[in-house]
Amino acid sequence: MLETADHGIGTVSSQRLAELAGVNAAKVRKDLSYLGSYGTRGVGYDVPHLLHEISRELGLTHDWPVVIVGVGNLGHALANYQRFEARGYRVVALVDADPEKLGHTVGGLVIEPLDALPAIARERAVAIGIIATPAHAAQEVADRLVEAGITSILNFAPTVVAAPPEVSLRKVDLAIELQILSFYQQRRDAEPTPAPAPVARVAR
Amino acid sequence: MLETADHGIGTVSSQRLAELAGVNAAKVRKDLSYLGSYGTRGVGYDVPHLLHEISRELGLTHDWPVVIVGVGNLGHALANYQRFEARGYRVVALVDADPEKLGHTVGGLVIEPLDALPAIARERAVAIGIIATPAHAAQEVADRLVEAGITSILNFAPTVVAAPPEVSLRKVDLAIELQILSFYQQRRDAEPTPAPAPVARVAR
DNA sequence: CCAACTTTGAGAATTTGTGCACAAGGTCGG
DNA sequence: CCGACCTTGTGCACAAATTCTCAAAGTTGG
Repeated sequence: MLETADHGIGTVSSQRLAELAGVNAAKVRKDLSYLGSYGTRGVGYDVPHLLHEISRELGLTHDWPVVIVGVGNLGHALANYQRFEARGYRVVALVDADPEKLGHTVGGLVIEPLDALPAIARERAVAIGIIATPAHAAQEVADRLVEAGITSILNFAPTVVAAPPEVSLRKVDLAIELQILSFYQQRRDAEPTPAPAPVARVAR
Repeated sequence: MLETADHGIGTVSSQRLAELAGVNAAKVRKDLSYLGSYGTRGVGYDVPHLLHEISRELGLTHDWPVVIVGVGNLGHALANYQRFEARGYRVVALVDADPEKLGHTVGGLVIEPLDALPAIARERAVAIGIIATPAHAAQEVADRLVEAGITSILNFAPTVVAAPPEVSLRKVDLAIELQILSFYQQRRDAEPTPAPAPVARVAR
């Protein structure tokens, strides 16, 4: 209750963390115990130290060079997304297949051709490739990224792409979050049965 | 093995679905049983029917009007994201606080001022509000959306925003997926112990 | 230095999730 | 109309995750 202003500026208890995260205190302690025993009984966890250990375990102390393929609206947005830089993800190259776009500058980076991928990956030690192209180009781009030796790929294109098993590939579908929201909304609309919530207004 | 070309154009077994999804067949059946008993023993599930039941349960048979607040790079990208339309999410309005942007057209929609939110929400029966503004404006926008009577909010801004408990609020952090990828990458780099995989090249 | 209080770390108990196995229902060729 | 075969739906067992509980370690004030 005294927050950081009082007895210990730099410590926090599992109890407090649990409240902030909306989970059980025991779970917080169990999860943190994975990192090792960094808490002090009767005191709590040293915040700066905890932050450092978490960052290290998560790989946030590294610098991860990223290449973005496809500089349309989404590629633009990602290239300028501040949070990437803040967490050690450095966009080191922008690539696009459209000859019209080559040479243009976005966020301080010149757009380069797809054929330059192998050289870019090698010279700039690219760790992660982001696919931000239209659906029809995604597989081709994925193949190129793999050929260039990139082993982690994040796919924003609205299609499923295949990659060899030794490559980590994740897909981001922006519509899924909308589906989750509308799923809950539908449930709220359908069940005014449970007494408490007098929902303000209903869409449709 | 015969796919849709042969005996039953419109049915699929839990076995096949499990292969496609990379999970256990029993799990598929258990999950689908949640919808009711729509399978036929000895045959499988009727694909069109199954699709319909899933869509209905997920709320995909509805039309969900969406308003996007903040028409920067990300707002642009979202306004043009094809997959939204394909799943019943119809962007019915674009809103921005910047007077410079008002009146401009993006993807067939005119950018409107923040003050127009209540009227837009009411007249176009908006079900979901998307926040695509910079971090500093996110809370203000969330408040406005709530005031306008919108009960489902999707936040793309890189900050945590608060909303009343009766409002569904979800946050999309594009950097989290990168963190997951780099976490795995770090593990692969650290443990060349397990015999099989001779990883091609290693970043950093 | 002690007594009252706090908080971690970990074993035990409980809940939740996943996979297996099989009876029941249904198809198909003859 | 029958027998061989296929696939669902579900009970059961096991595995994993979460929560409960408490001894041990540490702090603080006098």
